[in-house]
Parts: sequence; C-alpha cells; structure tokens
Amino acid sequence: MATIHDVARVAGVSIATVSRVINDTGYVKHETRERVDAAIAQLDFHPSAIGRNLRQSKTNIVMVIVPEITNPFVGDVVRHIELYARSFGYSILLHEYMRNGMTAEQTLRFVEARRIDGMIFLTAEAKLKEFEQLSAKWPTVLACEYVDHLAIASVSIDNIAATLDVMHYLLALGHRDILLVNGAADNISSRDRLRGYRIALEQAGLALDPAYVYQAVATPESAYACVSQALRAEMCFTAVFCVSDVLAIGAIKALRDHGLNVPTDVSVVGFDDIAFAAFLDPPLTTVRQPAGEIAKRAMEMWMQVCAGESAQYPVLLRHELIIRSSCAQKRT
Amino acid sequence: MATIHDVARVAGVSIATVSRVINDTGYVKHETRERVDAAIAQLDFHPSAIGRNLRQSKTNIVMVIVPEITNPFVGDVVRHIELYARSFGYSILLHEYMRNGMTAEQTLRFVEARRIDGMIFLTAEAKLKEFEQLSAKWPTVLACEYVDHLAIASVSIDNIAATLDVMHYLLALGHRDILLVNGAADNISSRDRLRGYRIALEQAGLALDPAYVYQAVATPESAYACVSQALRAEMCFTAVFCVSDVLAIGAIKALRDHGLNVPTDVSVVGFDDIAFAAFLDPPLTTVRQPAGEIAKRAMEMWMQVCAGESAQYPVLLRHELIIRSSCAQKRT
DNA sequence: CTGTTAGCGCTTTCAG
DNA sequence: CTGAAAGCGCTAACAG
Repeated sequence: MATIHDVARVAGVSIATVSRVINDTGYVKHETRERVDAAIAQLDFHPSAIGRNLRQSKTNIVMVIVPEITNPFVGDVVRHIELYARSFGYSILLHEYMRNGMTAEQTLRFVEARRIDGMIFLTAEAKLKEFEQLSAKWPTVLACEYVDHLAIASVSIDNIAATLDVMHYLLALGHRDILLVNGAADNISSRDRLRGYRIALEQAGLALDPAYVYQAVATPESAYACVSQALRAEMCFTAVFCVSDVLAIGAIKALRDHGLNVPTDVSVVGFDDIAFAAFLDPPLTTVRQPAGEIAKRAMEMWMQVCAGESAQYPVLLRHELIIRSSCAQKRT
Repeated sequence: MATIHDVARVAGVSIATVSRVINDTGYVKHETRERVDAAIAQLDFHPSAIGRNLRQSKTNIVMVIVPEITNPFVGDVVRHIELYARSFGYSILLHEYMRNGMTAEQTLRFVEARRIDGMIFLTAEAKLKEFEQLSAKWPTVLACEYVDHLAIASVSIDNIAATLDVMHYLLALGHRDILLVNGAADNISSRDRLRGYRIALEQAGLALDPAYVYQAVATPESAYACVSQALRAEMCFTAVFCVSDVLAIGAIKALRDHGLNVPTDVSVVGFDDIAFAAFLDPPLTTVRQPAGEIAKRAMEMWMQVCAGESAQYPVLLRHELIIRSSCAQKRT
C-alpha cells in the first residue's frame, strides 16, 4: 500500500507537493505535476481516507437511521439518500433503529465516537428526547418526520393534510365508519395522522370513537391482527385507512379471510405508494410520498447544516392521493 | 471535544495509561484506573474512532453492496447483517450497486481509499471480473450468490436444487408448459435457476423452449411486461415461475388483467418468501431463503477472512418450498 | 512554485 | 505498574 511518502520519493518532490496535486490545491508547475501523476500511477497510489479523516476531523460519512429497512418505501428513500450523498462525496452508514434494538443512547455514543459526521433520521419517536441535544452538537436532519418546537431541520409531507385528503375522499364516497390503522402512538407522523382523522370527522359532524383507532407495528401481520379483532368484535365499519401500504396488505387479507370483498364491502386506503401498490389486487388507493424528493432535500439540508447555514426549518413537500381501485361508494 | 490528553492531564497520568484503561489492556493499578474513569466521566470523553482508525489502519466498517434495497428480501438480509456486524463492533456502509450506477471500478476505488475494511456482496454479476482481484486484496464475501472457480468465501442456498423443487412440484401438479421469469442473464443465480429449470424439464422428458424463458429486471413492472407479452403472443402455458416474489406480484397482475385466474387457470410460484408473500391474494407459494442465517454466516465468514483464516468456501444453506395457494392442479 | 514542519487522536513498543 | 516517545497518512500553515 503506497503512501504519500512513497509517491514523493519516486517523484522526487515533497509530500506537500504530492498533496497539492492530488487535491488540486495551490500552484504546482505543470512539469512537476506530471512527474507526480506518473509516480502515482506507477505505485498505484490511492490517498488514504483514514489519514484524511484524522487530519480534517471528519469522516465523510452520514448515518441514516431508519425504522424498518424492509419497508420498500424506506428502502426507496434510503436509496436516494445514498445517491445524493455520493454526489457530495459522502457515504451512508445504515442503522435500523427500532428492530435492531439500538437505543437513542447508543446512537449518541456513535456520534460521540465521531465515526460519522452527522445523521439523517427517517423516524422521529417523540420519546427521542435526545434529539435536541443531538442536533445541537452534530448535524442532524429529520426526513419524513418533524418534531415541533424543536429547531431541527426537517423535510416531510404534511401528514395532517394528507390524512384530510384521504378522509375527505372516503367521506365523499359515503363512508362514515372508518377504521384507522395507525402507527405507534409516540411516533410524530402517527400523531399527525390521528389529528387529521379527528379533524375530518369533526368537520363532517362525526364523533371520533377511540375504538376505531388501532396502533399497529409496521408489519402486515400487525394490521391483519387489528382488522381481525375489529371484525370479531363485530364493529361496524365500511372503510379502513392504513398509514402504510405494508399495513394495507395485511388489512385487505384480514377482510378477505372474513369473507368480505374489497372494495365492494369495505374500502381500503394505504400510504406511501410503494412500487407494488399498483400491482396488488385490488390496485391500492394510497397517498404518494415523494421519496426521491424527500431524500434529495434531506441531503441538501444536511449539507447546509454541516456548513453552518441555518436551514429553513420544516420543509413540507407535496403528497398526492393516488386513486386506484381499493375504494368504492358505500353501499346503501 | 475532550481528547485523551485532556483526560490524562485531569487524572494526572500519561495518555498511555488512559489508553490502557479505555481498552482494558495491560496492567493498571486499581486506584489509578478509578482516577482515570473519574476524569473520563467528568470530561464526557469518548475515544475518537478516527484516531483509532489511523493508528490501527482499519475502519471497523464493512461495505454491503446490494442490487436493490427496495426489495424486502434484500432489506431483510441487510438488516441482519447490520445486527451481526454491530455485535462484532462493525458498522455497515450501504451501497446499491446497479441502480445507482456504481460501477465495479468505482467500488474498487472505494476500498482502495481504505474507507472500509472489506465488503459483503449480495449480488454477483458474472461480469464483475474484478471480484477475484478485489477479494485477493481485501476481505470479501458473497452472500446469496457464489462465483464458481473463484476462491471467494460465499454463502447462499442451492439455487439449482431450489428450482428443481419448484419444478418437481409444478410437474407433479400436471404442468408441462412453464414460463420462467428469470433475472439478468449475467447473474449467477439466474444462471443456476435456468440450469435447474432445464434439468427438471429434461428429467421429465420435456424440451426447453427458449421462448419460455424471460429476463426481467427486479421490478413488478418488468414481470408484468414479460407475462403480458407471453399472453399477447398467445403462448400456451399453465404455470409461471418467478425468481423473486416481487416479480411474482407483477406476473399475477398481468395474468389477472388478461382475465385469467390464479391459480385455477395459471399457477404462479415466487422466490424469497418476503414478509407479505403470505398476505397476497392468493397467498404465494414460494421458496424461502433463510435471510437471517445467510446474514449471520456471511458476517462470520467475513470476520474469518479478515482474521486470515481460510473459510470453507461455498457454504450452502437450506431453502424450503413454502406451499400456499398460488398453484393448482393443471386442469384437464 | 515548492519544501519544512507541525500536528489531527490514538495505540504500542520500550524503558524504567 | 506507568511514562516517554514514535508514528499511523495526511493537510495546512509558513517560509522561502
């Protein structure tokens, strides 16, 4: 493994000059540069990232913390973050947060060891109180979520508005009894979706029955269990709104296994618009989140935060209700 | 940011002693250790990974190269790799290979810069000739795939045997005209699956018609296009074997859109057994790959390779044909 | 335009 | 049991 010293020796120059040519910084006589380049080629020299890291006290690595990498929507955002990160010379260190049992405290240790330059969270648990101290010390941005009253850069869609769109659509189809299969209660976007649900109901002069709100974990099994339970309890509902497509898949199966047809008996709406949403049976009506755009803005904001620029805090991107075939007019 | 020098000064010892206590190496008098621990706590000192990296010429980071992070099966393997990696003190740097346009050469540069200690590939393109040179220089293991005649540690299932299982099952149900929706031709596991397909056909005294073999990219759209084309060409087939569940989802929709029922008109088999395979309609018959086990072995082998131990090369794990409801007896 | 020099934060001989 | 000192590979002043 050739080092900068080897190159310097072979080229007959100082290591400073070699550094100048590899970083294209400062003046180097053309002829000297050629000698150095030749030596680099001859020795198959590649500057060590480790040496640079130490010297510059940075790693060029951003940690991406996700709730559940198995969810295609999450994968899509991560993929795009990687893409943009690379264009800025960064790499991404992936961490699955919940499922792998990494606590906020452990995450903290991670940055403290300066193995990374900062982090992008794809999830924001309200209980993550350490957010504030974390983001005060290291570049942090929230993607897909935001934490109110905290001055942390974030980019997401407006979950309340998106839920309102879904609810208005369902209400317009005549549905009055709508099950909400929500995420964990301490999750910010779950909270917003619940708010949207409540607001829409109120606007329609309907009362929110807490029994109609379920908290699922992010698996089809979990949604299946929630809907099955509602069915067994003989709750009366004609529509189900799931806060992710993955959940919707489980809900649809529960309905079917109970002998119900989607959408003629019960309408179902998902969230995210993952790649197979259109391929399910029935094609899923869902809320599209702009994964690529979220990733792009998240990375850009993160770079800004790194540069000490104050990012405009909560950036809200446009969602879109994608109407396919999993909803129908309520039968009279 | 406190450094080891600060701790040494506060504790009234040398930095060598501080190093000894934080690494628990060598002898340190109990009382001295306590003083150092107190100083560490007081200063909120955390040893810098960067400093260690340089000193030890290693990063404790393993790059995981995946074909398509959006595929839940891939996500599952990655998730487990991260889990095991962390238990060994490693973190994972994620790279999506194909879709993000990272070439093998770029990957090479990456290791050359020693930003990582080695890599685990979840995909093996035959064209990746650089594999050999790569693995000769840096710890490399292949997960989910293997490259024959190359002395690279690998862990995967036996794709030929798995395909044989699927084909025997389909053949036993009376199917004779079976579409194979395969992956890219230069992909090792695609090649093996094609082999299994051919062998099963030969054993049954059937000829392989190349028109029945499609090459899809890893999206439901792609499988949809393949099956639609077969349908438009009025090819006669009663079963479709897709080399991933993601593909199967697209195939099923193509069949449905053509007015065909799955499984009564056409049987469909997938591969991977992703989390929602059981929740699809119909529940998908598929080949389960042991994602967690693959990840575990991959990480273990990688550690062995790092340690210079010669891993027993191709490790083959058990697959399992999961029979659900997407296949039926061929109608007479 | 180029070289000398001083570290970045840590681990590891080597002495004592 | 502890300290001094060397140095991992690189960049960035600072001189010249």
